Amino acid sequence: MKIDSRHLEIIAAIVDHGGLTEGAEALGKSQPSVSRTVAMLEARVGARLFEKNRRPLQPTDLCQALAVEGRKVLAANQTASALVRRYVDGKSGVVRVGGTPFFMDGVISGMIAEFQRAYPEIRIEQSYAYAADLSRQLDSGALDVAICPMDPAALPETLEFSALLDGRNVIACSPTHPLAGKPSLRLSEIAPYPWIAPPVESPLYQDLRSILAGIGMTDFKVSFSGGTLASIINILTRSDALTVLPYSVVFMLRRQQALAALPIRINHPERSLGQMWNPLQSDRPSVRRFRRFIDAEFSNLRTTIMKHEQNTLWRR
Amino acid sequence: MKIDSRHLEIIAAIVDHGGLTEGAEALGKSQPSVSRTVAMLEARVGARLFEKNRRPLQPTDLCQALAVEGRKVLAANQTASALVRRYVDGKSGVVRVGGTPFFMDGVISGMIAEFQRAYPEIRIEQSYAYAADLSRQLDSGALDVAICPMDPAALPETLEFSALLDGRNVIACSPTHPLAGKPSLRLSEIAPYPWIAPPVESPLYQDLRSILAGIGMTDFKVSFSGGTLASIINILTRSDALTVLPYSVVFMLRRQQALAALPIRINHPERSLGQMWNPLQSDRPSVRRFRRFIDAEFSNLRTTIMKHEQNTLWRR
DNA sequence: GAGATAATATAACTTGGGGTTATGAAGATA
DNA sequence: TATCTTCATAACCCCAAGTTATATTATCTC
Repeated sequence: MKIDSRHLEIIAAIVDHGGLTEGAEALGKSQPSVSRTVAMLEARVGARLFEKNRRPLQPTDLCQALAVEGRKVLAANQTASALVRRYVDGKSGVVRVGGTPFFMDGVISGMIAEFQRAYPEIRIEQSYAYAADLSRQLDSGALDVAICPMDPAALPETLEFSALLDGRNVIACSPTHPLAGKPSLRLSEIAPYPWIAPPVESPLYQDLRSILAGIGMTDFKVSFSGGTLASIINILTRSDALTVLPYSVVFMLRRQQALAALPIRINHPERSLGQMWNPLQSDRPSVRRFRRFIDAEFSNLRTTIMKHEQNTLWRR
Repeated sequence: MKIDSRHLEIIAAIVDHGGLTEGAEALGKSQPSVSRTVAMLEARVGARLFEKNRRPLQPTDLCQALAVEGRKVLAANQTASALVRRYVDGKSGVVRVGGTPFFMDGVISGMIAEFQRAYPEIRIEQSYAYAADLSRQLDSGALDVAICPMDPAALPETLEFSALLDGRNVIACSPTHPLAGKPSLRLSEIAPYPWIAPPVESPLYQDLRSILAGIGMTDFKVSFSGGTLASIINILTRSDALTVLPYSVVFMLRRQQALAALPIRINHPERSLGQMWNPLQSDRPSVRRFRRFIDAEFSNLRTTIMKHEQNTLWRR
């Protein structure tokens, strides 16, 4: 004897609200509807559910027992509804975000921390890759958002990109470096120092090469390579090495006094840091919320950077 | 966002059985049916429930969460189904049984004990009354079965009656009574002894009167009245009083050696002990089972009585 | 990579449960 | 007894969900 779960809900509603009319109202249905449903159920199980001809409707023992189960169904249903509601509101779910290592570690991870404080039920699955891989993963649907430097002209047709910051890179060194703090520098002055090289797949690597080509150095000394941002900072602060990093990364770390940027303008291709996504993939509410959050965070970051640069200009 | 409980069941079935086809089979539905139901659900909530284009169907996080609720619904449903099954099998429910006090206490209560050992989930609501009241209560639906002495000719039209034993009464006394054990007695011999009178509404009271009228006693000494069987037995065993009881009651108490029956045949109207019920009332499975059980018990009792009487005859 | 295989999705159709409103019937109450 | 409230019935409609048949497609295998 299979019982329809909805019938259990109806029974529970009637019993708990003390009447057919009230139960129907609680369920958002009309009174005749639940009346007939009860009648059909009684016919099917071949047993009364409510005492006959009693006007404050009086549930049978069997009915009481079924109402207990009906309450469980109602409860499960309510939590399910809440789950769905939170999901479509973008307050739960998963976001798979990938990005270039230094940028993720230096800038985005902090924003993710803020995001998760606001939306603790959204799980973030982070991964590292460079632009080409990120594009592929977006195409295949393995990733929801990529955050990386990108030349808008080189953007794959299938993807969309929204710029967040200009992709300016700087030469970074320890705050205690002999060159740090000098108001201006010639490129030739940096020649003696060893370099920490970014991974060869990184666009930073190309930037490093072009810088050194600009001062006539085709052969340069690499003292360390292959580390993540945390390693590089440790190496930098304990040596006179130099490296190339996105300006935003150096900016975010200014509070820790861990890095300094040399006042040398580096040429770099037309490139912006931004987020990239696949418009063909259904964007889940959680992903949409994440993207908007990142937009907002970068909007704040841009104004912070602007104010900071005005201050440093005034101080000069 | 209200979710249909059946949809939760379907989700749980698919997730737990590792596929749409298997899930459909487990639910006893066709594969296309649940396929489309899932599609409609996905459209309604605006979210994937299963990863797209993956062939071992892979549930989304949201789907997993909903499946948890779905399992609760399925569980509630199963217990509800079991409840109904037990009910229609007559293995749970209520039986409201009424009867004349001495007969209920002396005979029926033991059978009820047996019944409840066999069907512990059936609740028995017992009450005491005499034939007229019992009939009324059966008519009004306040009672499922009545067990009492009844002249089939006097049966109300609306009720049915099935005889279980003949309604023979006997004069009962203590086993230590001066008259006990005598092979034969004259009515006049019982004249000196005091009487324990049954309630005036009881048919036994009329029987007592007719007995005493038969020996010319219109005025008789009543030493005790108004007690239940337990009281009467206590009084009888501690005195030389006599009383009138159904033979079956005395018979059932033979093991305890609490009562003896005097070998005097009492005239009584055409009357049988039996059960009475209202055929217009829907007979619940539990009631049906109870009636059949009582029938069977009395069938056994009749043969036991028969054998017993043969033995006592032989011993004479 | 082409074909085989198995699972899922779609199509087309039917049905019945359950939604509605209007109204009747019956306890409860005064 | 009259009235009120509540439940039951009637008549209608519609769509979710059932069915079978068939197309698609992901994965496996060679």
